[in-house]
Amino acid sequence: MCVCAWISLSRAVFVFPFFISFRKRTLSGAYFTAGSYSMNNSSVATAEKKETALYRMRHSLSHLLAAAVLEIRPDAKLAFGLPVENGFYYDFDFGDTPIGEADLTDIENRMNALIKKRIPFVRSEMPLDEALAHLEKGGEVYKMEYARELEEKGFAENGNISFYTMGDFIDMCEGPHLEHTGEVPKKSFKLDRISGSYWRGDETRPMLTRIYGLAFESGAELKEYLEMRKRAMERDHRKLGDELDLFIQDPEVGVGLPLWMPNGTIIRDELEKWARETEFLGGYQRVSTPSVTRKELYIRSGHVPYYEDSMYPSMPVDEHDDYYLRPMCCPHHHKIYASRLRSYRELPVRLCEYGDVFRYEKHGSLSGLLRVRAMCMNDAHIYCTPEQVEEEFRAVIDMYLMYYGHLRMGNFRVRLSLHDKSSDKFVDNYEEWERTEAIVRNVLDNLGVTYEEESGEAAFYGPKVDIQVKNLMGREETVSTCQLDFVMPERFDLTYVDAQGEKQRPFILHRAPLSTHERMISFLIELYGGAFPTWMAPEQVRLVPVNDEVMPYAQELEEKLRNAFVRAEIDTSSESFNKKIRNAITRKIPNIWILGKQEQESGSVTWRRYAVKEQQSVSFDRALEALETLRDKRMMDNFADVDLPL
RNA sequence: GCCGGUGUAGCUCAGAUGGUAGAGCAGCUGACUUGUAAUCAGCAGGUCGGGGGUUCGAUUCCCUUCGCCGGCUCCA
Repeated sequence: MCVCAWISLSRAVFVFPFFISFRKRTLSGAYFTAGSYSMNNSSVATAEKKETALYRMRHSLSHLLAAAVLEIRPDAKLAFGLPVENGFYYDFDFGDTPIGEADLTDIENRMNALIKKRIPFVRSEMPLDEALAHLEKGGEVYKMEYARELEEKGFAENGNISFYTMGDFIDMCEGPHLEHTGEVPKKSFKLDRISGSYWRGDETRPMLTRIYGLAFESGAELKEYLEMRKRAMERDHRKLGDELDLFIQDPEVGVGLPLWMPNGTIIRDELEKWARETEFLGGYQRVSTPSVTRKELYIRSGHVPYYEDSMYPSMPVDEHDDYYLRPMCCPHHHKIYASRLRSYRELPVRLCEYGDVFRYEKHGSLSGLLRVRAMCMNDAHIYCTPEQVEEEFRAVIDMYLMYYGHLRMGNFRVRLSLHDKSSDKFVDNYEEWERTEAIVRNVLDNLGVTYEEESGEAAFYGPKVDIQVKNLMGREETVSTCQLDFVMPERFDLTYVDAQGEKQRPFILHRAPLSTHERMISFLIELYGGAFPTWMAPEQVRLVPVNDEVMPYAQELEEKLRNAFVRAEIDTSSESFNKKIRNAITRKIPNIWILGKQEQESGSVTWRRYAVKEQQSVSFDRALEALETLRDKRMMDNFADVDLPL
């Protein structure tokens, strides 16, 4: 089976030629993005950016914000204020009297007044006890906590804590800052929104009020960013999902439980079909397993207790049995593997399933299709020998890159997600963590993939490689994941018999390259702006007759298309011709075939694509053939650089 | 779950400092039969998210609850 898989994978390369060129780009370490900006304003700027002028300006603006806030709310306590990707923020504790968005204009005006005064930023240092005394005088409990921590961890410079003074405002801060407030360019910043934020990001600590501001090097750039953000809203998958009848959500069904409309279901089906073919070529075997399962299984797997918080509460079925909606398919697949004795000769065993899974996400984190409570996952588990792990992992990553390349999802980064010793979210087995993390790191290094390591991001049962994608709003989510599991083989007593007749433990890879339908399609909708390639499009061809005279011709073609399994519709409305064209375009249908007297007489169609302006007249037979090629080769004809295969 | 915002016809939005609401698009009907992004006319659509309170009277004020949006936490 192993040899067979090799052949299959090289065939996969042949079938999807884009794979090779994409791989090269990735191997060179390029991190290419679709847009010039990301809209994320939550991630903290990295260390190497600290020296830039923009960083200093944003950092100084956060001080200006704090100073202005203290003018109207002298009792507010300061927490952290930092530069972020598109601006800055500052966290405050306003006690029992919250601040609202109506206050932002006032604060912004006060900041501008401070800017006009060209107040210098002056750095000073104090020993810890002096610093604490100073902070205590101002009631700055958060800063005091942090000052003590800096001292304990030895981060205080020469045992001193640094402060920056700007006029009457003094803040414990490591800098760097502008020389003076006047260096902030005119109209280059804007207070954006207010949100909550836990102190130190810990939900057991106080909820603070965070004020976000946008800031750029010039007023023009700020304006450009705001316009870009407005344009991006037009591509929001929730808006397009509604307009294109892809999916709905209904409070009576339940939040986070999307209902896929006929159009959206076609997109799911097409992805699923592609996955089936790819997995067949990759030597996978399909299985089907149930969505509800006894608690016992999840105790064995460790989902209870490690994952219980993210699961729907259990259902008591009778006095002895509790059932759960499954949050993952893995335990079921493990049971299939364990159902009989396995020989090393049949490894790797690759079991795949597009499986429905259910996770009880916190209400506030739900968002369109991006974060839901019921989802369908492109799941699979690969059971292999230790010797096969690297090769299998490599094949999985290759499959990811093929999918991403083909779908033109370029805006991603690879994250090596490691455990965190200080957290109880992970299975306690230091040696195995070290060992498996080294294996995964090695695979990535050998592939030449550029990646970033992050601890505390692993699955509870092992390290993983995640593909992180940012959506339009700059929200980054894990789309695909590949996990190396050293825990479940033990828990499920999974074995295989080796060449010596000895029982051995296999490794398990968990992988989901196409993510869940929900998350993957939410990204695709936004990436394509709702304009899908012919192979995925709910309606592949819109037949537009110029007048009723050609309706019989249109009906003849529609029937031929239907018999060729093409999703085509005739526009039979009594609208004007212009309106029919417009309707087809606003529905983002990839192909419009115009039928008039000329076309009828010559047995042809005039082909107008969504992606390109130029149109051409071709015989129906040729057009159908080209359409089938578009479909069967899954060509990305929603991009203008893809020509019709005529 | 927490913080801030928001909720008027299927969609996008008007509106009145408390006297039960309008437009465009979509829908339906009719006329028009059109060659590349909106033909014309008519009709129909809402107990102004739900519940409670204040009031002679609430969509408008207050409370509460639900949904949605942006964050935080969490995560595919």
